[in-house]
Order: sequence, then structure tokens, then C-alpha cells
Amino acid sequence: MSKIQYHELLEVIETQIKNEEWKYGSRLPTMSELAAKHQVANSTIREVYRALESKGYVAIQQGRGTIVTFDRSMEFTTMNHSSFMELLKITEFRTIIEPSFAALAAREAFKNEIDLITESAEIMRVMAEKNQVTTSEDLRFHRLIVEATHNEYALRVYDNLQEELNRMRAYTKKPGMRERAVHYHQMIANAIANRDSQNAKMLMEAHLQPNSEIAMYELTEKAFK
Amino acid sequence: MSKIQYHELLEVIETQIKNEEWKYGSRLPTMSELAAKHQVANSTIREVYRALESKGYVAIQQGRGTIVTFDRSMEFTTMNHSSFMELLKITEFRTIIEPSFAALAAREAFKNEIDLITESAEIMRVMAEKNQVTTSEDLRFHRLIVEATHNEYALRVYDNLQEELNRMRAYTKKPGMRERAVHYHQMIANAIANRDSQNAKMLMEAHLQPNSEIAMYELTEKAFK
DNA sequence: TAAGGGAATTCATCTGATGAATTCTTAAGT
DNA sequence: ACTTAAGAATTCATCAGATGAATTCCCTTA
Repeated sequence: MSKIQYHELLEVIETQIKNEEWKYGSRLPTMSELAAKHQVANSTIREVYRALESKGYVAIQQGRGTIVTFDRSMEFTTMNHSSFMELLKITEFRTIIEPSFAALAAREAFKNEIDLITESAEIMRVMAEKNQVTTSEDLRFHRLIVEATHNEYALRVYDNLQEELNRMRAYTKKPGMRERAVHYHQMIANAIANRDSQNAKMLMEAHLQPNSEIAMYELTEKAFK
Repeated sequence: MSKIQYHELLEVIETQIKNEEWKYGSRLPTMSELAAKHQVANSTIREVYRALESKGYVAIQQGRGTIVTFDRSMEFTTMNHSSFMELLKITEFRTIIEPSFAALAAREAFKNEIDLITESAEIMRVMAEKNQVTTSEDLRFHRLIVEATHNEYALRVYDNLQEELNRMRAYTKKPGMRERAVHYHQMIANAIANRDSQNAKMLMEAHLQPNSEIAMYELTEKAFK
């Protein structure tokens, strides 16, 4: 096993901070300590600390040490690297952007793509009927629509969100949600098949709205007591 | 004038990259070059480059050099430091957060704060009548409400957005908008005065909705042809 | 002309030195 | 005992310069 160096080291320490292994305001090991511990030069640790500083995780103070400035409960104010932005990004982004995609798809989709979309809605309906977990089919449905826009750009943006989308699904476990989703998927698929871009857009909006509301509600209630 | 060092250097170079003085994909000066130019040690430049790397502005490649990975036209996909996120942040943030503030203010505001809010709505009405520019009074109104929540946290968040709010006003110059705004301000002030937090929230939502719609519409149309 | 093999370039990491800001310790004075 | 002030120790800031590794450049040779 080769010796741990800059990039790996950065990741390790960043993760530890995010996991709050050092609490907000507490001191990180001194540069020399950490250098000795990991068998690297001081300058390497220094680069790591600078990188963390530039991301806002720590503050380096001459003569004092390096203290943690990251706090999960304050993520809301910092706006950067914050779970609020994550949430805002993922939920609001979808609410804002996917209706446009749906509209575009209604205009641009090829026949076979429309078939796939319709099929996906049907698959999901059957799954829901059998009380099966529909999340992956749900994701597929939305992805198919993005594909059908024939807009590479859109697709790239959307795929960038996959990881977060997966994490997001935890929020969408409300009773009745699945049935609602099935219904909307069918209507959206219909609208696209009918080349009705306006309706596709509106339906997608309505479909995504509650997701956003739920997540945002929970978040704001928490943040502003 | 003292010699330029780490922090200042970081800011200078970051700004230059953001201003696209080096284009996406182009090479930055070598570490030694830059060190010589600014009369600092290589290791200091190295720290700067690492900080930029960790923010996603550059990629450091052994043997090759350091290339710019920041591109304004791609900001949309990277999600960080992007004007899209700026807009999303500011418009959607308001839509999501300010109704909560209004509700909170309705519960928490002191008498004199309610008077100020009511007064602001009235001032704005008069100004609109005289066809004067109402933007600053508009900002004041919203700020007063945030103040009236007595939630330091909320205030801090809100004030962080001032700069962007000012830039935002360019988007809200639609005919009939001002009259609508005046009307809403009055109703919101009323709801708060009546301690009707639910209505305050709903009215604020309705008040902010079109802002968000307009900005987002223009943006998404632009982005996805 | 094409291919191969150094030479030059550029980043990666290390060693170790000096200085600056802060904190800790200790001793003197009240 | 308590306060204060000086010095020691700690910790970051920056520097100079060395070696190694990855890449590119360029010249030689077939």
C-alpha cells in the first residue's frame, strides 16, 4: 500500500470534518502533528489545510492553530456547501427545470421515445398496484423525458443530479404519494404523446410541486424554529 | 506598500479566472513563473493553486501545468459559483423563505414594528400614486418584516442577500407589477397587524410568486433554447 | 519521413530554516 | 493570594532549495 498523500489526505480530513469528528470551533491537529502522523511533509499538510480553508471548512490562525468553522446546524446561513443548497438545488431545480423539459419533450420526442415513456408510466402503475417499490421506475420515467428533449445540455445537467436524486428519495415516502405519482406519470405521458407541450409542462409542475413543498417545509420549520 | 501574499494573491487570481482573463482550458502561468512575478516562494503559489483546485477553478497536472476548468457558459452544469444558482437562490429563496418570515412576524412582531410595516405599505402606495420609483421602499418593507420575526438568524440570512436583491430589481420592471406590489404590501401589513400568520404567509407567497416565475421563465427559455 | 531517446519543463514532495502571532509559564511586586 | 510582565514554547507564514516523477519537446538516426 503506497503512502497516503495530498488528494487522499484532503478527502479523509474533509470527510472527518463533515462527520463532525471535530466539532465546530475545536482545534484540528497542528500541521506538524498531522504531518508526522501521516508521514508527509509539513508543506503537504499545509496545502490540505489551505484547500479546506478555501472551501470554508476551517480557519487557519497564526499562532493559534486551525479551527473548524463547519457546522451542520449553521449550514443554512453559509449558503455554500450547505445541505440547504443541496435541497434547494435538487428539489427546486427539478420543479423549475423539469416542466421545461416536459414541454420540450412533447415537441421533440421521437415516436419510440414516446412509447418508452408511456410504457414506463404503465409499468409504474402495475408496480404500484402490486404494492412494489417504484422508485427506480420513477427515476427512469423522468430520465426518459429528459432524453426525449434531444438536448444534450439538459441531459448532462440532469445526470449530474443522479446521485443527489437517489439520496432525495428518502424524503418522498409519504402515504398516497405513490398513487399520485402514478397518476401524474400517466397524464404526462399522455400529454407528450399528444404533443401538448403546455399541458406536459403544467402537469410536470403539479407533479413535482409537493416534493418540493414537503422538503422545504421540513427544512424551514427546522431552521426558523 | 507591503508585499502581496497568500490571501491577496488568491483573491487576485480567482478574480482573474472569473473574469476569464484566462479562458477555459488554457494554461495558467507555471508555479515558478508566478512565484517570480510576485516575488514569493513557490510553495506559496502552490497553496494558492491548491485552494483554487479545491474550489474547482483549476486542475493541476503534473508535468503539464495548471489549466483553467472554470467556464461561465458551463456554470449551469457545475452548479457552483453560477449565475443560475444566484438567481435560483435569490428568487426561489425568497419565495420559499419569506412567507415563513411573514408568518413568524405576524406572531412575534411588536406593536411599533407593526406600525412601521403598515406605514411602509402606505408610503409605497403614495409613491406609486405619484408614479415614483418604489424599489427602495419595497426592500425596506421586506426587511422590516424580517426584523419583526425577532430571529437574528433569519435577519443574518436575509442581509446576506441584500447585494443580490439589489441586482435582482432589474428583473421586476413589468407593467402593473408595482400596483400589484402595493396592493400586496397593504394586505400583508394588515394580516400581520391582525396576527393572522396563516394569511400573512399565503399573501407573501402570492406576492413573490410572479417574481420568481418571470425570472425563471426567462432564464430557462434562454438556457434550453 | 518516422521512431527513439535524451533534455527540458512542470508539478509533487521533502527538508529545514527564519520570522510572526499567540499562548503558556514563571517570577517579581503589591 | 493576586496581578502583571517578561520570557519560553507553540503554531502558523513564508522562504530557499533539493530530489523525483510525469509530460512534452527536440534532435538524432535509420
